[in-house]
Amino acid sequence: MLEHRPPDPPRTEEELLARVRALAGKTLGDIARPLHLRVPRDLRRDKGFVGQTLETALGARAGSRPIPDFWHLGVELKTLPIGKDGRPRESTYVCAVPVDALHGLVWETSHVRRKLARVLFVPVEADPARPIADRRVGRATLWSCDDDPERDTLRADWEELASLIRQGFIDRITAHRGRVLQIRPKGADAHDARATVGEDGWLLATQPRGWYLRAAFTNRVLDRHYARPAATS
DNA sequence: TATTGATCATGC
DNA sequence: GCATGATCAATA
Repeated sequence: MLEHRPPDPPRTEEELLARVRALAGKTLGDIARPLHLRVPRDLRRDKGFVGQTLETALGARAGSRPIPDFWHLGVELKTLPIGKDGRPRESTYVCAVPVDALHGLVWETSHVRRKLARVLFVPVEADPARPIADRRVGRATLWSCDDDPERDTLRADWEELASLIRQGFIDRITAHRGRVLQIRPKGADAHDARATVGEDGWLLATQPRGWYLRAAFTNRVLDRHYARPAATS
């Protein structure tokens, strides 16, 4: 291959899908090498390595900006770490919970629904026993939350959690709530703090939180995809 | 052992 | 400081 620099962003959805199909079966080492990306020994200090490598390989340019990875296509890229059992090992971060700016939001206009409008899920082997460079990329699926059979559950979870936050109960929310969508801490550490409005209406400090899709849910997304006839080849 | 809560690196 | 990319590691 003469590819020694990151590709330009894909111009069309078809181009993006063709690129991601071409990655299926390759290892992270195969993908990182021509991009001159060093593969870390473990992910403890490089937790974003897999996602960032796939972004680069596919031509995403969003970086850490709050826009979709493929802005012009309206597509968000998410890698799914797949265990030996073939199921996602981890939940999937969606976006930050606007702990102090949820007023006036409904599901239709929520950040969660917008972020999940079109997601390209790319499964990647994540057996801890396998060296990172040897982990293979699987077949991707382009998914839309509005088309998912569990979309009503997604909405119901969002509405329940958003309602609790509006009522000032954010500090009473744990990751146990929500059947498919949950809220968990998402910050530098447990001492990270942001302002919010408490039960009594006063400002108080709380941990920053994020919306996450449960691993059991993304597992069902993959199941449904692979149960279908193969996409046009 | 599945899940929750904590944590890490980087860019702007 | 906040958003991006997530996985780690203690706990239930």
